[in-house]
Amino acid sequence: MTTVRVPAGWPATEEQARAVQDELRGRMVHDEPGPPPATGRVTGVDVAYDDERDVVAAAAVVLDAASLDVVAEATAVGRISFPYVPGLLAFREIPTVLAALDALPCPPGLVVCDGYGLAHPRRFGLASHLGVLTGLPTIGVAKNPFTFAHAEPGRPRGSSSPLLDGAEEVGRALRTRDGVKPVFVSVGHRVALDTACAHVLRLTPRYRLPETTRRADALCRRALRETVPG
DNA sequence: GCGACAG
DNA sequence: ATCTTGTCGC
Repeated sequence: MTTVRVPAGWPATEEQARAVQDELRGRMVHDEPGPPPATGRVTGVDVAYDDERDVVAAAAVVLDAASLDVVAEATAVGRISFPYVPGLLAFREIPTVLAALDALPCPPGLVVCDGYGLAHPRRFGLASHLGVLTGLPTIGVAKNPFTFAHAEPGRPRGSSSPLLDGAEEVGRALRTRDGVKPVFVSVGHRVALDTACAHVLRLTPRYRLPETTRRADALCRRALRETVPG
């Protein structure tokens, strides 16, 4: 497991962080369909915190997209790089997530993030940010609504309703289990929304949350537990 | 001004 | 995110 410090020049204030988002937003690519579902590899990334000890642990878990078998995993720990501020989540998670991705022995393929991409107050959530910094195709899958309102999707798995900013669809509330609270899907970088939703459905054969998210969540929590002070 | 607010 | 026990249901 690798250890990371907060990068030099990392934003220290909310104002600086918003300026970074405004600058990087223009580098998002939204005219690619993205990797087809059930082919290649799909990687889940997630982070766990211990604010008391100022420690953050990140995990990246690579799955075979067809079988959903784990083919590789990596973790990293670091210092907390930013407070939690809604809309600025990326600044809290990204340094350690990048270290975990760098520690993987193979290319990650599509990266599935916890949170939002395009469906963000400044159109540049965690998934978009991670995509722009790595050049990888990314999507965001959030467990809770954030900026945009949505209608209740139909009851069956696969039903969805748009997250609308005026007439523009910036994401989708997607039902992954019959009658269970939907997840909130948005594109990050180099993936189309239809492709993103198709991946999420492939990644949820049994539970509400994608296998990528579940695996990464379990691994980063374990990494945090096993991180000894000092 | 007040409340709500990804993780 | 994290703090936390039992409990209802498949």
